[in-house]
Amino acid sequence: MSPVIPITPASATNNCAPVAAKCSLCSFNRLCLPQGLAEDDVARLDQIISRRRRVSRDEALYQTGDSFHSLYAVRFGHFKTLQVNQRGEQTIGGFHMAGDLLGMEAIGAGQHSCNAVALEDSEVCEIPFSRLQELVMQIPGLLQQFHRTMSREIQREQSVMLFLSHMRAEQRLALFLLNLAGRYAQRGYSSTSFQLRMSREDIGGYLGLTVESVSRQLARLRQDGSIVLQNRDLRILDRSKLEALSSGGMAQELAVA
Amino acid sequence: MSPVIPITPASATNNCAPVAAKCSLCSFNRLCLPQGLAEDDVARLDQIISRRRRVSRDEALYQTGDSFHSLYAVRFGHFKTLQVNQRGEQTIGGFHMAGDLLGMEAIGAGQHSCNAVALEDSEVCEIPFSRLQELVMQIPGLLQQFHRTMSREIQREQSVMLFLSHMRAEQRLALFLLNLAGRYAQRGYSSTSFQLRMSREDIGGYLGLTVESVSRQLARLRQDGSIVLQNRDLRILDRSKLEALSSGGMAQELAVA
DNA sequence: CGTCGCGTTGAACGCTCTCAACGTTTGTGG
DNA sequence: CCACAAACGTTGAGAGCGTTCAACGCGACG
Repeated sequence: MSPVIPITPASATNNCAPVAAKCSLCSFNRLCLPQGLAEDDVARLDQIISRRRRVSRDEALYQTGDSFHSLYAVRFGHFKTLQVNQRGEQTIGGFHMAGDLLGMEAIGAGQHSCNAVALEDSEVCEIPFSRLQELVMQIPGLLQQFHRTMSREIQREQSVMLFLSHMRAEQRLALFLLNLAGRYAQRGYSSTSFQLRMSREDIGGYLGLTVESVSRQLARLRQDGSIVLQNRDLRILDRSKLEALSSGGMAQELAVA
Repeated sequence: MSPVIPITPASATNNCAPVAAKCSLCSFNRLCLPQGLAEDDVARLDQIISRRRRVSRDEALYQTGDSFHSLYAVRFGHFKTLQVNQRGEQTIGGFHMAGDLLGMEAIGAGQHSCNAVALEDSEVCEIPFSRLQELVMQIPGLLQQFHRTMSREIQREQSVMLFLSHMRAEQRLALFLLNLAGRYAQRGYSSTSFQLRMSREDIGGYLGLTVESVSRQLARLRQDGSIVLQNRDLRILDRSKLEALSSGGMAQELAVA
């Protein structure tokens, strides 16, 4: 299955151009803040979005220590969020795609506690937080949606903690691929065939593994016929096998028992 | 240093008694939702808190799958939040003490995605979420404080992901103890001498280690004179040594270089 | 053609887990 | 008050998994 709506080139917009993004026209609005809002409320949300901002590959949308003033909704493209420790190792907090909201971790401290870096040329909608906060006080549905979004981010991170704690490398990889597949499905893309936008090193940083381990585990998945993978082009051949692996083979054992 | 205010026995209140908790009288209000609010706004917050609720040791405040209707502010005592996987292993998402807010992970899905269990006899203030949502639309400071609280939870979980990804067992333990110490300091308790309210197994579940590893690492910290530990009574003897360990000994190496 | 970034593969090491035994503390019922 | 059991915590020995270190292949790019 191909994208429901082809991605607009937006070639006419400069970097950081003060062009208002139109939520109402955005194909991902049902995954984003406007979800469930009435038409005119969406229009009011449109108005506070100061601008779109282009972020080219490997460029940082924001960095640790930057003072916080805006949230960012991914319009197209992909991002990673990461923290760097003393040794220079990157812990990837997550990978983010169209409709995802970035920057929520910074509200509490008033400054960002991680870096958000584009994995490819991407574009975001900049949402000034002070204006958003005014608006949510006037639009109950928006308030609700914003809270749901933050809550889901908390839950997402909890699920990351889950595999970082107790899962084998093989499970982590299987779960990672299934997670990506599900998110592409939500967005109307193919859930069986897509490109990995991040490097093996990024995957390792996310899963708590080294590049070598990632590479080896992917090789195993390839060998047992679960996936086809050439460079970054992935095709999932046997979803159920991945699901079995992701639950640590317990599904099989339980089925036998 | 001892508690700023002795904990009230609350012996007159039954379990789940519909007694209004008074935020204005609570010694932890500056760590909780009322932070920064005007006096009369605190009073309005007081009014929506339907009741205090007693939770005895090992009892669940809520469980995975329970439908979401309230947040809970810890009044006194300690809680752990945990997820259980197929193998029955517990991944502890965090330990929570007075002033901490529980249940935020459930807003998005409308049902809880983890269990909250009391580590000792504890008490929480129940905050019906629908009423809170009404109130934050009337009190900007409360809205702001609520958002800060959710944001800090996101940030806290990111820092957990950090040590689950790349840290050695020794670093995790050191960081864990320092974190606890800091939180007790915030609450006016001693930061050098306190009780571990959770079992070694719980610590392991939080740090992504087995009980045996936790026990061994604690033994090492004892041997090198960083801490004194008898059963669950902890005394931190050498904070700077713990700090050096928590940064993976990099602090020393960098100092030498 | 040479370099650089990225990914893969191999071999050996080491940290943590697993399995097992034992000691200690706590709680319970006689 | 003691006996006993159960839960909790500690310690030891060995194995396994992922890491570390190293080499190599491949494609992009100048």
